[in-house]
Amino acid sequence: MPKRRSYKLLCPISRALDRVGDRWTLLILRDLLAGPARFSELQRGLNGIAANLLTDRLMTLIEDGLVTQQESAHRVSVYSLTDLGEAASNIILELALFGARFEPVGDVVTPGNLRTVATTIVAAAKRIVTPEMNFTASIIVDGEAMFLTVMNGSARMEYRGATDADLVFKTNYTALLDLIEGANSPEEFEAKHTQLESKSPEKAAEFKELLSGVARVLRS
Amino acid sequence: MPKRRSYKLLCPISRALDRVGDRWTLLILRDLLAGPARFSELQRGLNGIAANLLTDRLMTLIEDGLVTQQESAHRVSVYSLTDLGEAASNIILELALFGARFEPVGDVVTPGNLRTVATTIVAAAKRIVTPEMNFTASIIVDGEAMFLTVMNGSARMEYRGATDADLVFKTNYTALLDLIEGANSPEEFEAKHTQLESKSPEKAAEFKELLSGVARVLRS
DNA sequence: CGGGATCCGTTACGATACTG
DNA sequence: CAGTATCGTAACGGATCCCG
Repeated sequence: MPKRRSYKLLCPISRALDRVGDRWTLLILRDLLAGPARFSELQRGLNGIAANLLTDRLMTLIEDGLVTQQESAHRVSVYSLTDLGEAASNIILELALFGARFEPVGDVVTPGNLRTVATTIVAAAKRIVTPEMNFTASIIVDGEAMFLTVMNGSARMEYRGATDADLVFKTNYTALLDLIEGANSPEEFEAKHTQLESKSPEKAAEFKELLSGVARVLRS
Repeated sequence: MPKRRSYKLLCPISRALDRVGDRWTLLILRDLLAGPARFSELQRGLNGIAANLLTDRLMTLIEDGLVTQQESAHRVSVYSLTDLGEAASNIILELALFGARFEPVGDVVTPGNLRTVATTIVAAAKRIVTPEMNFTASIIVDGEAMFLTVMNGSARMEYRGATDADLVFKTNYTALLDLIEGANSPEEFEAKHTQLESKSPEKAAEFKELLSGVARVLRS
């Protein structure tokens, strides 16, 4: 049972940080934004977090009502965001936009799974989707599948496969990160590392537009 | 010289947290959003922060280019946000909106100055200002003065007095916090704790509209 | 007195090892 | 696989001192 440290200030910003201000907490929420996850999956994505800290943070998040734990078959726990936890997504989004202003340093490691980049993409996408855009995309990166839904001016990403998407987009992880981080222009990215299949040219065009918009947002 | 702890993850969200994720850092930025401040002023507002931690955080923020330190007369240092530091305001705003979802706990202390409530008000105000609103307000709370500028669909708050405002609004701290925290309805607040002087009834009406809008946003 | 620096006890973090 | 237990290290937090 983790002991609580609080700023004890009568101020909503302090209250928010009392819930999500601890080290790793916002990164855990970030990864859960891409859909429910198991303990080991979170640990892999958060490259380097100690198991006891992850336990600590998850318990606190559950206590505060941001996360729920479901025991599924074979005694495996699955953690997912509550509505309250989802409400933290705007914080994550602003952190992504702010962090994009800084150069990546050399001494970094690529995350252990796609959750972080999924959340970053959808965060940026939310800024530029128009009500006219309407498609679903199956994004497959080195075998990992994500499912993107764009409709009614909103964008949502889930960490799962799908067979009924409007289009299938295949690429590899480093190329996708380069796009996010700005090492590749959207055109270079598209030309070199992309495999896009769609029955509808219009939806393919919408998807490309979204992707270059994402890159633009993350560089502004 | 503080040693740096980094998540070392190739992800903009992690990079953001490497800059502003340490304890107290976002609260320092929050207070600086209300205008330049001296060391002791920050320490008073951040009720309870140790001097060495404040030094630590300020030095790191300066290193990262979010804050500048100006030596003014009599060797007093004044800290202010750079443009990059200002860019963190959206993060603060979202934290305020998220934190407003939680009940204030009993064991809290009121901040040592008005900076935190100033930032919270303007954060909420940004969400609801319309391009038609246009006024400046001198807000005086228990002797402390803030200056609010609303124009072109934006809202800005400075922590200073002014003589040329369109209207002068006087109240007391606890009543203002009650409004923010939801203990008072806007109507109760206005009836009981307010003193509003303005030569222009239209601008006074705009101000009241803004204030009740702020309360609404913080409760949504 | 304001702006720190130094010291030191306490708490949290982080790595590894271990258990059901 | 999903955590617990242990333990060294680093950060926090309170106090005191220092210097202009």
